[in-house]
Amino acid sequence: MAARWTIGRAAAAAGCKVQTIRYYEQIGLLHRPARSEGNQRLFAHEDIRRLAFIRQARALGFPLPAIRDLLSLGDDPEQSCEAVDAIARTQLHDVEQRIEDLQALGRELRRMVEQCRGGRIADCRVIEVLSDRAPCEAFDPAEAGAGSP
Amino acid sequence: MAARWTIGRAAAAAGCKVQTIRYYEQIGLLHRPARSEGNQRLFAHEDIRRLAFIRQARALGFPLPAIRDLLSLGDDPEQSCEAVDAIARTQLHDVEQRIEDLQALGRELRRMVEQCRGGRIADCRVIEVLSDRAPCEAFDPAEAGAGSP
DNA sequence: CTAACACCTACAGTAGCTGTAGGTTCAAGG
DNA sequence: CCTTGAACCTACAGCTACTGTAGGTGTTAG
Repeated sequence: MAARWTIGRAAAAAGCKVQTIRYYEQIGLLHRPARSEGNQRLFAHEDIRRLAFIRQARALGFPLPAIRDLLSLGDDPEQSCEAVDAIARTQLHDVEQRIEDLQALGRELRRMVEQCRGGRIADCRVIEVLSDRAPCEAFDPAEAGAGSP
Repeated sequence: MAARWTIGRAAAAAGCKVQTIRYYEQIGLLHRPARSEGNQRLFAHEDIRRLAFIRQARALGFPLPAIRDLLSLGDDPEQSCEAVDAIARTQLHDVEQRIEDLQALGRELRRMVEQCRGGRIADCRVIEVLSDRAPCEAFDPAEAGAGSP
């Protein structure tokens, strides 16, 4: 007996919204499932597995185009997994880059809030830091953007 | 003599696109600047300072609503900077949280790619990890989502 | 049989820009 | 003075990955 899932149960199992599933179908990540007589979607195990794969990959931050690639690679189990590996490494690299960027940001922010001594806004280090390097002092409007290439 | 900046020079000085400036004006972050006879925007120093403030804050990851608050607080230099401090601390907290999330992600991804030995896709750890925990095995569609609250 | 709920389509909105189309203004060179 | 090309103008569509809403239909428990 081939069990069939309604979209609501599929969403509950996958931990996402009903609309998200319809969206995945719309953009072609999920195949169009069977329909009931009353036109409601009926998902098979295979659809649910595919959905779970997508959600796992999303939870690891993979963008949808990468997931699309992973899915089509997964359909070809005898191929080399080099391409799969490359996608995963790209994702890892992206994540590491974003961590570095955020850490630099965090350092700046921490410096800012640590220097705040809670006085008037006129003396606030936070506002001061953000106001720093206003380009009015650095550029003359008459020549800005006309520098040597 | 009050120097006036065209939008292109303002964008070059602030390190953003011309459209971004128009967008900030449209959503009310920047005041509507003066116009030339030919209807082109002419920015004063004050506008440029405000734009630079916004860009600095954006570079530190502050969301636009927070920047809006910072700007209106900055207009009132005698007030306590408590509110400013709170916004900055919230932003710092957000950044730290995102770093933690990404680090957890990064650990998972690293485990995944390190286990890949470059064979066939059928044996690929990456695909395997992503395929894990398909809810078909955990749930029966007849009762999924009908668990106790 | 009916009430409540799940489902359907279609579309608008989120954040923060960015790109495009189709037209006007400006500054410099001839 | 005239032309050329860059820079400007408005208005709107598009990006990611969903999420929410309106207005209607299907399903199921009591």
